[in-house]
Amino acid sequence: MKRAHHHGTLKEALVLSALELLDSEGVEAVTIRATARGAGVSHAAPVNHFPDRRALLTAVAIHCFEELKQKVAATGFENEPDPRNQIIAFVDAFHAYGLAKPNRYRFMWRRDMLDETNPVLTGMTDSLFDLVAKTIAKLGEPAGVSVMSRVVATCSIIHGYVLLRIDGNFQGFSDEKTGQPRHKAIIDALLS
Amino acid sequence: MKRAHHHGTLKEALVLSALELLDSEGVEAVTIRATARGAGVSHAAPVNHFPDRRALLTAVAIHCFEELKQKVAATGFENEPDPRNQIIAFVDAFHAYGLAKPNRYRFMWRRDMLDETNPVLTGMTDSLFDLVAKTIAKLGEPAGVSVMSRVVATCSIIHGYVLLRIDGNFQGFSDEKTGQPRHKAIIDALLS
DNA sequence: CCTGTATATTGACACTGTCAATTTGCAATA
DNA sequence: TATTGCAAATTGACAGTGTCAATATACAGG
Repeated sequence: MKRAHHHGTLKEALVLSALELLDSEGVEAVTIRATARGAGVSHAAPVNHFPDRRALLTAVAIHCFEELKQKVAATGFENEPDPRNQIIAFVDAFHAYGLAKPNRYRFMWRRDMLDETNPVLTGMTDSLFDLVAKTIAKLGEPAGVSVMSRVVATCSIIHGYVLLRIDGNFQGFSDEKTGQPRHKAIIDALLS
Repeated sequence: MKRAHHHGTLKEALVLSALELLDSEGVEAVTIRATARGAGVSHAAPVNHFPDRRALLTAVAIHCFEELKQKVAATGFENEPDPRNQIIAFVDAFHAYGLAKPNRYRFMWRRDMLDETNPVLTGMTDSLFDLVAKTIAKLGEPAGVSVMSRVVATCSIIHGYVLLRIDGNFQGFSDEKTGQPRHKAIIDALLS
């Protein structure tokens, strides 16, 4: 049964088409027209589901955050009793996702490209942040450094490390060539 | 004396025009044609100085890195004897530059938009990295964490913190509202 | 069966990067 | 000085983009 109109699941098909473009050619290639071509519809069909390119990209980012959240859960984060190991598992998931899908990871934090007023999107980033905050809080307050500062430091170091590593900024380092990441070492350095 | 052709200093004029567009409307607005308009020349004039948009953006990024490097030097980084205070001064310069010129800071690390083979550009990022590495090395090697991992951790935390703060990801925090940054606290947390 | 509404199509507009062909100005050389 | 050559800037064109308006289609509810 072919249906010339009323695709039925065009919204999901557009997100999948956009993800293909994102993975293969980067976010610049995710244009409305190219996404529509990939889904086999006309160049103006997406407007019914996404009012503009930003809305399309926001839907793609939400998809990516769902993936990443699932990857964090898959590490057994919940069952790990030691907060330090929890954080390391958290970075592990981020790092693995970033290396496996670099274009997705790079893109999903590009707030300048996304609709920051979208409650689903902000809800996902907030919940990820809260996960870190609650874990760090379990460590208690060490001398001279507030818990909140430690949370900020942890979020900064995770995001900065993964981004810099994806972009190849650490390629000149000896043990980076082996592909062996050093996120355990930098978390040890921070949460000694 | 008006010169219809042979502008003379068009290359510099184009970079300045591009910086204006970057500051006011973001990197997306830095198009070849808009930059040419700002410099008062025809839309194809820039091709003689920059073969494509990437080359123009790379020249803009080099300008920004020179600014940032100068800001680091202006903190009295060289004369500070304590390595920890040197790092804090370093973050101070980054943070101040990032808040003063958010679009420039966000843009200058966007390697996907720049010509990574440009030796001037890579030279500037390398020298900034070396500055951190040499400072951290002066701290000696603490128990369980290699110097190199500490360098990676420091670069990650600096870049991640400034980026997350520029993008307003820490706005919900109590002492962030005051505008008082916490980079001293996070560096203390890392280099305790 | 008819009508309304959501969905998709076609067509158009202004904008972009980039290329080719052309014109202009300056400088060095005969 | 005159000419020749080169660098710089011009105009014009092309395909591709986001976005809007007008149109056609298909399905659901009365």
